[in-house]
Amino acid sequence: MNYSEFKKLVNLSKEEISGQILERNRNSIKVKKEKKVIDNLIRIIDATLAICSKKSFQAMSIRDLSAESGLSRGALYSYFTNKEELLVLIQTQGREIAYQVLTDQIAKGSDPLEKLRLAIKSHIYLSEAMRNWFYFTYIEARNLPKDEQKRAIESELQTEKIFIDIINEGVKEQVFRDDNVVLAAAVIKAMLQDWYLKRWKYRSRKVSVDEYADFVIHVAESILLIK
Amino acid sequence: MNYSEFKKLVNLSKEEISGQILERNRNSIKVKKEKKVIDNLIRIIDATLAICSKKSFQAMSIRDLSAESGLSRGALYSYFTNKEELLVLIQTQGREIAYQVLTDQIAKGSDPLEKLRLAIKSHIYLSEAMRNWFYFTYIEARNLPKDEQKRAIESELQTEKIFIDIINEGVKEQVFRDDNVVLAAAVIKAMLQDWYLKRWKYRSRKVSVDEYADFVIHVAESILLIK
DNA sequence: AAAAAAAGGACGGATGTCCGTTTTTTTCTT
DNA sequence: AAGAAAAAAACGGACATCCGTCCTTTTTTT
Repeated sequence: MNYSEFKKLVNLSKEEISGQILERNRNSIKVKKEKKVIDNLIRIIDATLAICSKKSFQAMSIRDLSAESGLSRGALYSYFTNKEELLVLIQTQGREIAYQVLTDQIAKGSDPLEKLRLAIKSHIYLSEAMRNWFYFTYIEARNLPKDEQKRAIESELQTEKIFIDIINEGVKEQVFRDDNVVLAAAVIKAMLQDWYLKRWKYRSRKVSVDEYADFVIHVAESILLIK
Repeated sequence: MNYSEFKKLVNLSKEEISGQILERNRNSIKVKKEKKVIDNLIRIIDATLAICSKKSFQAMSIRDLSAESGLSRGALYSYFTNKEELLVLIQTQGREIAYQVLTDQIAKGSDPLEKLRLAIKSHIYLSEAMRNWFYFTYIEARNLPKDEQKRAIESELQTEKIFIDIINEGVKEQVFRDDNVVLAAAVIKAMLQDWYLKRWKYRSRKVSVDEYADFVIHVAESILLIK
């Protein structure tokens, strides 16, 4: 699997994503017609991610968002009850998508090594396809309210657990070394994150997403595979 | 070298750091007595980093800073001309310290492998000793004014270049593999950053700084060393 | 007593949010 | 099918609050 195959494989329509958001937030969304809600959620989220790729969520005013999305301030407040809720809404959905896609893809692997490769590739490819979303989810997590911060942390650990489980499975089957599994998973995760946190760097160096994914797999195998 | 040896070796007194800041910002600091300036700069920076480990710099008001530092709002403005300058001041100094310590330590190594180990250890140990500072420098870089953002990017590339140079030296001496040097340096850097970006994770798992540094060295050697 | 430093009131501007009004869409009636 | 009535959605002015910064006054130090 390479990136262009991944994109065809994983169908991430904006309508579908906003549909999920609507389901999760029916009670705080005051507009009734589904089509209208989904259209406007797409505009709102696109606008938020666009603005927040340049400045922080806190620095983005509702007036900024109104200008970028083309909805009035009053209209915006029909889709969330306050600014913080908008942050929570996008973050929650971002984590959900990442988890869904990751577990879906891994399920296709039949042995630990294949699963590991799938996990690495699909995480990097997904963060490439949704770079603004991933960046936002990472960088704005600290501005979440306390209880939502806890959820973000749990999600991070959950993702890491996916890698830990794959590695442990490989240890049991004697394809991977039984050597600091938890740290191995942690540094793999760190490498995955670097792709969307430092995209400017890789882009300016003309490192393609496929090249990066292959390299991370190479590193992971160097640590894990029994010689 | 382990962490406690590093701390004795590298003498990072707050007075010294604030002294350097004073030198760099003599024209914008209105207070004349050096001792007073240094004392208060320490209080201001300590307070800023403490507050910003909990919320963003933008979310920190001058009133917050006043309360935490014990200086009045008016007094604060004797040490910087505006809030943004305070951000720039801390960031600049943070990058400076990191670069100084890193190059100082590396110079002690006599061969590429030793230099690589020294570079990894000193970066991780330094980020451990100054975790709030490193976290702040990383996370608030995006809120810098445009030209200072450029400086931050240059600094990041410069640090990475240190690793690239070490690896290239090793390639020439045929101790390291000649295989994607730039990406190797990039992922090493990503692992270094994870230590201060995700300290809560490593702490809760009781991973010590020495253990983490050794593991990163182990990974780096797995990628680089000729078998 | 003079100089230096700190204090904190005041001000203009920006922000999140509310809510009465206007516009658009849908439904109903003829 | 057309137009009126009702419902839904969007609008944007207004308000209270908070913030950065300035500047005069007070306190501390020399």
